[in-house]
Amino acid sequence: MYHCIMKKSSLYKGCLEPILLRLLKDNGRMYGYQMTQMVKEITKGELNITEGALYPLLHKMEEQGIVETETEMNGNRMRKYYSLTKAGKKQTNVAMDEMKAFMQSLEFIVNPKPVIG
Amino acid sequence: MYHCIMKKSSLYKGCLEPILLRLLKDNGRMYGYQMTQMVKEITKGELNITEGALYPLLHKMEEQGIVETETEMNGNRMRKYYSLTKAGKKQTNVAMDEMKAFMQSLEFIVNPKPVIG
DNA sequence: TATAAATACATAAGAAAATTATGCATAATT
DNA sequence: AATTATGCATAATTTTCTTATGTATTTATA
Repeated sequence: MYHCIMKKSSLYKGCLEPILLRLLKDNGRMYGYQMTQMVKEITKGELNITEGALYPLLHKMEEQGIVETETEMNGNRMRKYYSLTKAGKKQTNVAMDEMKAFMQSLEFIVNPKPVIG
Repeated sequence: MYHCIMKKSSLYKGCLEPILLRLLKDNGRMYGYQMTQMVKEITKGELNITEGALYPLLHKMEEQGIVETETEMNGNRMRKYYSLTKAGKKQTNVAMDEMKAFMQSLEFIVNPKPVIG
């Protein structure tokens, strides 16, 4: 019997860009497929980034100057490597602050501190 | 100078329903406006639920039998109270498990444990 | 006391951000 | 030989918000 807690994978709607920024900040230079695999691994299969969400977002981020790309050949197969630009690094810091605030807010709601008194 | 960390409030896309479920689980019976105020308070102004998101979602949840309503008059002003149905309570448990898994996944990504070795 | 802000609901139009489906191609596995 | 994994891309659709608008009562403020 296959077990998967998160059927509703849409919880991370809106968090994808900060997730990618974080990956790139930590790992320096990554290609798209690699990002999906790393997220799957880190989250033990919980978060599965779909290609239809990933690639258009990466393209948008490139247009906006947040990331820059280098295409390399791995044997006969192409890999398009993404890395943060200077502006992208700045924005990553902002995004991480936002994420932390957001996660704390979720924490407050999902695990409310009982009022003692 | 006004200070607000989370300019990008769209981070919680997809998390609104579980948030409402949690509120109703904890507080038993609430009306819409009350939910917005409570979330604002709990999150110290971080999460501001818009009415355009809230009311249609509540209506959908009622249609789906997750919540049921009672309308009461407070003076001359109407309040529509929402509470979890039996099915709603079941679903809340599922949603909370999903939320916890999701939050842990975010934690793994945003605060990765350094590999020691 | 007039005006604004807060309380309380509702809905429509539009935007944002996913999912799902499809397509192409190579490499590895069964 | 056929399937799965790797690796990219995009179009159509759906989900889920934001923004704007509308109505109405109560409270606070200038």
